[in-house]
Amino acid sequence: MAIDFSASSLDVARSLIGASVFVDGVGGVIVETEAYDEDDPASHTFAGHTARNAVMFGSPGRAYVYRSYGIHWCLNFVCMPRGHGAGVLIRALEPTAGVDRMRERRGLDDPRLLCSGPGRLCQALAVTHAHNGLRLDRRPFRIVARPDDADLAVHAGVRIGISKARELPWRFVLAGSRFLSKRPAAAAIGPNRAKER
DNA sequence: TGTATGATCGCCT
DNA sequence: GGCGATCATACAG
Repeated sequence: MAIDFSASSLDVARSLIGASVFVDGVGGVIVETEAYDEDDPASHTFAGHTARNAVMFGSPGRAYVYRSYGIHWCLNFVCMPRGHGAGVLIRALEPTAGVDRMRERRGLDDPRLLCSGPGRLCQALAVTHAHNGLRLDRRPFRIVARPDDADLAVHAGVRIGISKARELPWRFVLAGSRFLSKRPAAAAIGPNRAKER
């Protein structure tokens, strides 16, 4: 079953865990995502429509790529109905295809460091500003939804690296994956949330 | 194992 | 002019 990018960013972020992304044949299984919504102080779209975030207000199912800290690129998938600015940040992959090219681009060997972070992942897949606004269902992108019978546990937690709306549990990870950018803090959802902080 | 810091650019105030 | 949806390196303990 294909991914419905016109759903909410939360639904898309959750359903992307276990799916695969490839750029020119290089990629792997998504193990970490974060949802960003228009009514979300941490989102680029919160302050309204600007030149940078224009793609996030356009059609769902496209790539939104922005420069982070002047150095790195970060890849998002645009979702939600037309006119509502929202997207999902792809934060980490488990590399499965084109691993040698990732190693060349990243300049290191350890598979756990190739795609474990939004900036690292873009360097490994050679994603840049040139990909901003491109459709996800066409070359060079290829998205493969996770199999219907996939048996995997998705955990939610707080997002990383933001200063606003820190408490929202809008980060989704493949439970127990060794390819996450950071270990989840104490489970943010579930019975034992007392131990946070 | 963890905390601090520099790099570097575009957007927004 | 300040501040990031980051990462690698340099230290301290």
